[in-house]
Amino acid sequence: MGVTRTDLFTEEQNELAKIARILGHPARIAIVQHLARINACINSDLVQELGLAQATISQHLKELKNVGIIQGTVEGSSMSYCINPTKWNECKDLLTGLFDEYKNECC
Amino acid sequence: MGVTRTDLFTEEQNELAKIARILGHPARIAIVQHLARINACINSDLVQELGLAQATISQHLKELKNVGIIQGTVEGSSMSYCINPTKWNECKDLLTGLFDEYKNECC
DNA sequence: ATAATTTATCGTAATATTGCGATTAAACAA
DNA sequence: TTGTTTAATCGCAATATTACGATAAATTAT
Repeated sequence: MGVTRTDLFTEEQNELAKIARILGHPARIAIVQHLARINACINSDLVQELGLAQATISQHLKELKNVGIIQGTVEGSSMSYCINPTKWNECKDLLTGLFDEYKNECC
Repeated sequence: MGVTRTDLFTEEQNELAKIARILGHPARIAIVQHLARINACINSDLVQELGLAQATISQHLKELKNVGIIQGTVEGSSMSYCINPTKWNECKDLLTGLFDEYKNECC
C-alpha cells in the first residue's frame, strides 16, 4: 500500500494525472508562470524570484523537465530553462479535453 | 522541511496548485470523467468501475468534495455524487488562464 | 425486530514528497 | 593557477499521500 495503482487506469488517465500532479505545487506553478513571462531564465534567477533554496528549485526544475513541460540548454556556466512549446500545448489540450467532457448538465 | 511553503506564493498560485494536485491522481481523474459522463453516481458504483477498495474511493471522493469539484447529496441510504458546475468552470478558467499566459514565443 | 446495503471514519503500513545543507563538478574570470 | 559563479546531486528529516481492513452509523428491506 502507499503506491498508486496505475495498472487500474488508462494511459490517458495516468498521463493526465502525471501532468496535473507536476502542476500541483505552487513553486512549480510559479516557475512556469515566470518562464511564460520572461521566456527563459536560470536557476539562480528563480532562487531570487521565489525565495526557495537552490537545491529545492533545482529539484522542481528537474521534475518539470522530466515530464517535458520545460527544457534546459547549457548556456556557458549556467543552464537556461524555457517552456517546451510542443509539450505545453499537449498538456493544454489534454486538460482542456478533460474539462470539455462535462457538458454542464444539471445534477 | 517536508511541508509546502505556501507563504511564498500568491493565493492564485496556491489555488491553482491545489486544484492541479487534486486532479493529480488517476483515480480522481477517472472519478470526474465518470461523473462527467454518467452525471451522478454513488460510491459503490465507483468501487465496481475502478476496482479500488470502498474506503479508498471514499477518501478520493472526500478530497474532490473538499476542493469543491464535486458535491454529494443524500439519496436514501446512499450518497449521490455529481460534478459542481460552478467550481468545475472555475477550475477550467484558472487552468486555461495558466496555459494562456504563455504565447508560444521561441526560446 | 432483524438483516442487508451503503458509506464515512479510524488505524496502520508502505511509499512519496518537500525542503535544505553540504558536496561535487563544470565553466569562467582574474 | 586561483577564486568565483552556477547548478546538479546526495543525504537526511519532516510531512503527506495512498491503500485497505475493520468498524460504526444510518437507511432500507424482509
